[in-house]
Amino acid sequence: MDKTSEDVNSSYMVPGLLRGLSLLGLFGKDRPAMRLTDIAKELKLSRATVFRTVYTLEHEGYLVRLKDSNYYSLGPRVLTLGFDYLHSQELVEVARPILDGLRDTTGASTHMALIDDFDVLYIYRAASHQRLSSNRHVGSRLPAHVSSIGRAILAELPESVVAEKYAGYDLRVENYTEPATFDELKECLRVERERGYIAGSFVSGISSVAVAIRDSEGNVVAGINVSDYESIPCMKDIHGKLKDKVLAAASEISRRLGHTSSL
Amino acid sequence: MDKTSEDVNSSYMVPGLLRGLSLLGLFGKDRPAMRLTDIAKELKLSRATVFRTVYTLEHEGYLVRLKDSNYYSLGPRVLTLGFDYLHSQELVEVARPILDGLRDTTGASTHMALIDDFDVLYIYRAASHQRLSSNRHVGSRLPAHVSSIGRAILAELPESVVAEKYAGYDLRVENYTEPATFDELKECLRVERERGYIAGSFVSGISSVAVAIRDSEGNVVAGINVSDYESIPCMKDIHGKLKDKVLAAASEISRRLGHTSSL
DNA sequence: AACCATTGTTACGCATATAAAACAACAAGG
DNA sequence: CCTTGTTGTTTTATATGCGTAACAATGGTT
Repeated sequence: MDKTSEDVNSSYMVPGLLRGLSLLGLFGKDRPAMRLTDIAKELKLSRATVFRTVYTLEHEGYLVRLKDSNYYSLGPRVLTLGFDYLHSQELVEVARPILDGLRDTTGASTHMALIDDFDVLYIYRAASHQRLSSNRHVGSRLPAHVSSIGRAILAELPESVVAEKYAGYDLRVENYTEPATFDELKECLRVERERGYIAGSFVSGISSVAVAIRDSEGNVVAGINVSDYESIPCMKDIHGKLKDKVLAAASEISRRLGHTSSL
Repeated sequence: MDKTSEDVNSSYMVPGLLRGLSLLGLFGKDRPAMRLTDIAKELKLSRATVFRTVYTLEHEGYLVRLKDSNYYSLGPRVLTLGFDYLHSQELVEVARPILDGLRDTTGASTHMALIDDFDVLYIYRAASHQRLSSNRHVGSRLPAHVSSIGRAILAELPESVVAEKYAGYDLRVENYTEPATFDELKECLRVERERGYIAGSFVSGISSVAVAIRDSEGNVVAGINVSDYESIPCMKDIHGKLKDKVLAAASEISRRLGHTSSL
C-alpha cells in the first residue's frame, strides 16, 4: 500500500517519460481500465497532464480507448515489447529446448526465472501435458525469497550482498510463513547452499526442485526448477533422480551460455 | 526500410515520452543491444537527450546496462507490462481452456491473435505436445493479410473498411506470394467470407483453419486457428471435421465473452 | 607516447512543455 | 429549469526540458 515514496530528483530524469511509464504501470489485473480523472487522482497529476500523456500513449498503441467510453486500458503494443525482450535474451533461447526436454522426461512442469528487484520474474515455462497448467505464467512475479528459483539464486549470491539487499526489508508475505525474518532466510540459504540445490514445498501440495544458472563468466543470471503436484510419480524422490536431472539441465544451460558472441 | 515519416505534430504529444517509447521500440531480435551513440544516430537525436532518456528508462527497469560496457538492452520490466496486458484481456482468459481443449482433441497447435495496425498479433498459443513448437509465439507479429487468422478477421469486416485500410498499402511480403494486389486480397476475402472460415496453406508445409471471434456486441475482436504440419493426421480433412471443431470452439468463445461485466 | 577519434557526461541559455485556470459538455438532482 | 458537480478539452504565461557546445575518459593507430 505504502511504498516508500521515492522522488528521484536527478535532473537527468525526463519527467514526461517518467509519468508515462508510471501511468502504464497502473494497469494490472486488478485494475484493467481507468478514466483520465482516475489516473490523475492516482498519480496526483493535473488532468491536463494526464490528458496529454494518455493522448501520447494512445497514439503509440500502448493504451487503447474502450469503445464508446472514456476508459482506457493497455494496448497491444506492450506485448510486442515483452516479446522483443524475451527474444533478445539468449538465456531463453538456450534454455527452451532443455527445459522442454526436462518437462518431457519428468512429466512435470519446468520453469525459468530471474531476479528483478525483490521478485522472481518468470521468463519461460514448459507446462506439463497432463495437468491443467499452473498459474506461473511468463511475465508473472513472486517474492524471490519464498520461491524455489528465487532461493536458488539468492543462495548462490555472496551472503553480504543478500544481507545488504534485504536490510530492513519486510519478508512477511501473504500465504507464506516460512522465512519471516532475515535470520530465518539466512539459515534457509545456508542449508540450501551446502546442499547445492533447493528442494521442498513452497506452496502447499506443490513440490519444487530448483537450481541456479550461471553465464560464461560465472555470474548467477537466472534459475530453473521442476515444480508440480507432490502427488505425481516423479515428484516422489525430489532428492534423488529428479534432483540430478535438474542439476544436469542447469549445468547444460550454463555450459551453452555465452558461446554465441552477441552484438 | 522507409516507413512514411509520420510527424504527428499535435501539440498534445509529450515529446519526452514519445522519444522514450520509440527508443524502446528500437530493441528487437535483430538489435538486442545498443550504445547511446547508436541510439542517437538512429533516432536523430542529440546524445544529451538520449542520455537523459536512457537514464530514465534504466532507472525504471525498462532498460538494463550490460555489465562492464555501455551497451543497453531491454530490461525485465517490459515483460511485466505485457503480462498485465494479457491478464487484463478477458479474451485470453476465456479462450485459454477452449484452445487448450481444441489442441488436445486435434493434437495440433492452436492460436489466438488480434489485429493491430496491419499485423496480426498472437496473444495465445496452445502448442502441440508432439512436435517441436512453431515460432508463432505470444507477442509475435505477422502481416495480417497473409495469415490465416488475419484473413479470418478481415473477411468479417465490412469490405469498405478493408478497402480504405489497405488503400495504397503495399501487400507484397517476403516469402509470401498469394495476394500481391488489393484486388487479389479482395477476391480471397470474398471466397472465404462466403465459406465462413479460412482454410489452406499459408506457409508451405503448414495447414491452417481459422475463424473470427466476436464479442457480445457482435464486433470482431480476434481470431483463432488450428495450424500445424499438413502431414499429420488431423490436418488431412481441414474442410471436414477439423473445420467444424474450430467453428465450434470459436462460437463457444464468442458466446462466453462479455458476460463478466468489467470495470 | 602523443595523437586523434569517439565515446559518455555535464553546463547553460533559449525554445517549449507544463500546471493552473478557463471552457465546454454532459449528468444528476432539487 | 436552473444549479452544481462531474467530466474531457483548450488556452496561456512561465517554469523547465532540450539541443548546443564544452568537458572528460576511453581506446585505437602510428
